[in-house]
Amino acid sequence: MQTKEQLLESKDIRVTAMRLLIYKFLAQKQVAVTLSDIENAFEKADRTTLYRTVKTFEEKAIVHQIDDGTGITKYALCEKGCNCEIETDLHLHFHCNNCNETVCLTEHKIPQIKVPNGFISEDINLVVKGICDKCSGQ
Amino acid sequence: MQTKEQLLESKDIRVTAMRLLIYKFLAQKQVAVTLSDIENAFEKADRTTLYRTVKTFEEKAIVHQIDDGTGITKYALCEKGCNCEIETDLHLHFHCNNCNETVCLTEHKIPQIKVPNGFISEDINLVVKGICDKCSGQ
DNA sequence: CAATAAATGCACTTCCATTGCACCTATTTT
DNA sequence: AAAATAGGTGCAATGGAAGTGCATTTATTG
Ligand SMILES: [Mn+2]
Ligand SMILES: [Mn+2]
Ligand SMILES: [Zn+2]
Ligand SMILES: [Zn+2]
Repeated sequence: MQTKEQLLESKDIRVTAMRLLIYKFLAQKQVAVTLSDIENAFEKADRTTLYRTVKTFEEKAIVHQIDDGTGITKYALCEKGCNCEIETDLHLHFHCNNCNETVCLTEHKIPQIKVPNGFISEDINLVVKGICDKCSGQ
Repeated sequence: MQTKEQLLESKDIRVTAMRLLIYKFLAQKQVAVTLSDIENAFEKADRTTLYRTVKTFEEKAIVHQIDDGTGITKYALCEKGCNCEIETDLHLHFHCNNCNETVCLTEHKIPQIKVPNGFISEDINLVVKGICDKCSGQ
């Protein structure tokens, strides 16, 4: 088992106090977060630093971006061994219309989607909107 | 066969010169358009008018909004008899990474998507990204 | 024709994303 | 260890898209 520091280093990300904090924040979250969420959690830090940290995480593929249709970009840590880039490894996202939270359904891979002749599929974004398990009370 | 004027009236949309022009513009387009696209097509008209016209069209369900992940909202006319609101009638959208255009694949309905217990699906957005038929040269 | 309602235009605002540049901090080189 | 370099952080400013309040114009109704 590697420490969080080791994980960052293994991904070629220099470890700084800030980065470690942000990483831990993301790791502890069960839902996708916006930049504002991170801002609120780290009021002492500058917006830009948070922005660029998440960008770096994204480039180094330890975080993936989520467009859930709210117009605000959200982020979530990749699962270990996740291959976000590979089309066959894409999971779907669920956005709750009630609590407004978005979660990764990493167990739910996106099914094979047929496209018409001549079209070449490279990437798929599938977002289901509705009521989440916490809000449905079931 | 009804005229475009009659179609608008049947949907409870007052016919104005501007609305008719915008409707015709959308009808003639084979791809989803942004507000900027409409702006460029009607430079004499005010942005707000175009914005509110499209909003009206959307409310009256002759246009549907498309979030293709580019961060810019796009719009396209609904097919006749289309029921965008009904989950079973949702079609998928294709965004070309090459020409940057987005098209409705109205023939390609979104398949049934399983969500975990407790989650209730109300709406689905499915966008496939890749190379379109025009760009793939096939 | 007067009264009313709806559509349009202008100006302004908000919100998120992004960048340039200066400064600080860590790492590497001499 | 000191100097040089690269990378990280903070501040300020920008840009784009979306949305709103209000005045004016245009259409509808009685
Ligand atoms: Mn995810
Ligand atoms: Mn469509
Ligand atoms: Zn919820
Ligand atoms: Zn194309």
